[in-house]
Amino acid sequence: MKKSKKADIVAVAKAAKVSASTVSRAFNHPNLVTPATRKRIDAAVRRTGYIRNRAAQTIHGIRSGTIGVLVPTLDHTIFAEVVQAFSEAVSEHGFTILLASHGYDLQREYAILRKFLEHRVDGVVLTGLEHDDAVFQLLDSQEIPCVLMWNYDDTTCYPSIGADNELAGRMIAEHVLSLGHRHVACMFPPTAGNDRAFARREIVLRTLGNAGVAVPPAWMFTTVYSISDSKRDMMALLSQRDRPTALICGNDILASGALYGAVACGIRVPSDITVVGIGDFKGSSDIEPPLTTVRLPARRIGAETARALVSMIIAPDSAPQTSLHCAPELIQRQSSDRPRASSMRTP
Amino acid sequence: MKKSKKADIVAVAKAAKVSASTVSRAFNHPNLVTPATRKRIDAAVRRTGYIRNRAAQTIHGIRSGTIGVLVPTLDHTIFAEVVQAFSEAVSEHGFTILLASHGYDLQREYAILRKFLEHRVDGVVLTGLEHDDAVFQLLDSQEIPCVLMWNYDDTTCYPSIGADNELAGRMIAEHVLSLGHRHVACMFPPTAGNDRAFARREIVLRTLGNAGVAVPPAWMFTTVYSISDSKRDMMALLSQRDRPTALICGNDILASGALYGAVACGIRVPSDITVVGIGDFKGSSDIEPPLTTVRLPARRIGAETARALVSMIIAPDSAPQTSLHCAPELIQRQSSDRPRASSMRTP
DNA sequence: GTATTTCATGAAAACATTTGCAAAACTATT
DNA sequence: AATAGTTTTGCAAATGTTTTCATGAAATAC
Repeated sequence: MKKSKKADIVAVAKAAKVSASTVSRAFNHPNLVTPATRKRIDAAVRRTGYIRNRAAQTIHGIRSGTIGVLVPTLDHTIFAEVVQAFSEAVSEHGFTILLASHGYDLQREYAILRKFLEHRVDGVVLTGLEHDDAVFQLLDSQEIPCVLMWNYDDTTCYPSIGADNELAGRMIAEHVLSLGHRHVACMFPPTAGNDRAFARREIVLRTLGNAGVAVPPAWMFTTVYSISDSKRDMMALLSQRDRPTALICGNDILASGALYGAVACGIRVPSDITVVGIGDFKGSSDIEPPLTTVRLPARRIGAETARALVSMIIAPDSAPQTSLHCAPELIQRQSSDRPRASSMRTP
Repeated sequence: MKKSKKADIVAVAKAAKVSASTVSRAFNHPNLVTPATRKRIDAAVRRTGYIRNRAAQTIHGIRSGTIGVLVPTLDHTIFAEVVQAFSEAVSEHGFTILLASHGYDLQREYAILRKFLEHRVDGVVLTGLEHDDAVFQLLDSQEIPCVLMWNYDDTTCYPSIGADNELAGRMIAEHVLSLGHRHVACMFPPTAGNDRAFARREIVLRTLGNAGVAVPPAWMFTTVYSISDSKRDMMALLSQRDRPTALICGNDILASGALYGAVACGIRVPSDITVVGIGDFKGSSDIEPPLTTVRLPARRIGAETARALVSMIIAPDSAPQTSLHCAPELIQRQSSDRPRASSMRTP
């Protein structure tokens, strides 16, 4: 029962009176070793408190069993959810995730990717489609499996698995239009380093524009991802002389804050104003009034990304992995309705 | 510019016309190598696309630069927030985190810890105080730095950094009592494998009991961590013939759902019923009405845990790290008030 | 009872790096 | 110009594992 220095494979071998090779085999090809010796080895392992050293395995070209996951931040519930689903799915195959966040800084993203590669991750997950060229070059040169998670776009050089954000934006804009709204405000997060938000905003404005609905600057908010800020901006919007009949928010967090802002101003949703979001986050279905939104299936995206990446890792020669569209879905709840005649004003 | 096979240190050495040792030194002890050769090596590194192999370093006893972080789940915003803060703080010191979740299954926790150790993490973070004995034994035998994050308790064998949950529970119960409530309902999450929730519930009931307030079984809900479920349970509570004047929820998610349930039933908060939570999650300050709660400082806990663990790793001989209490704080907002005379009934 | 096949095991090389030691190459001093 | 001192570099051993190949033992076939 000596554990003076940490036990290595030869310590185990000595304790079991076999060679190191046999111990190694007992782990990696148990069927190549006699049940009797296997038992002796098992006992020795327990006795010495031996724990295999993956670092030593990895330098033989054996997989490290780690996958690098790079997200902008975990503070947004939706990414936490994706990561959770992903992590659950890959851990079933024995992989552990190396997680890091870059805070929407594409330079940091590159640095983190390098660190991942130093750790010899078996695969990489990036969030979104937009990344520094250097990132893609690095990925190419290392020939490492990679999936772009969260967004879908079939023109990317690496498989992308996620929802089509343009579609999501169009869906929610069309919903608002179909209810008859012509006076529409928008609240979107800052778009620097965030292709998702950018795509959504563009398509929403375009869809509205195509229908002849222009969003005046005073009704166009750029609001950081935070309930407090969106509540504040909503209250500012509602205190304007002219009010829109509908507000389209870039995500459900902003929409939630807007709902609170409406309550705080004594404005009723949806009878006085329609509020919609994008995302269908946890809680969006239960907030009062329940939020009309477009569901981006986070758990499904995480799980599908896991499935795809794992198969790229363990069967690299099989059919090359392709992108997968996890379709967004309009979820119509009680926060949206037709505009009331009385609330129609000219801006 | 050959990259037929991935470049290793000797490929770089060859390209720079030096020995492998010199390349190694250029990385690890740059001052021991002439600026001129350093420059040649730099160029060779770039030319070959070399990326250092941490696995090979690690088997020399050099730190792996990874920290294992084990949480119950990332689906609860509060844990995501703690992990985010932790990850930011340790990455400044060059560490990357290995993240895994056990879903409140203490057996899985042990298995994951083993896997972390196979990867030769430099330190480990566990969530909460309660863990399988085997976990602590393993930690002991491997003599690996470890911090128990999230809860505080000065009697634990490893440093714990977090909030005192008993205190938080007592604070919120005392607040409700101090407002004059005598008819109190409770809604807590299931406590299996979750010492936080258990401690909170116990202390809340005890504090109420000491003040002569008993919670009847019909007002005692065990509700899974979900807005929908708590909304449902709240609506069930409010449809009972006898209604409490206050509801204490085990966390802010449950409290949020309860608030929505109240709105859905047309019951006003706080005039008809007081609702309070524990946690002060994102959004709790902006929900309508803003939620009275006890703040558990997640970001601070994450950052302090990082600080402590990093110092245990890079300076193991300095003063042994001790626990740190990140004190909870009563945040009084508008969801709590004195009971109205008219709403006082005998249960 | 011998020859052949199968099977379990061990020895040694390989993996990518670091490091102690010694040799070589410079500087400075006389 | 020779010596001593210092700095820079390379060689070789070491790290913990896997794997190829070889060896010897047991099992099967004749």
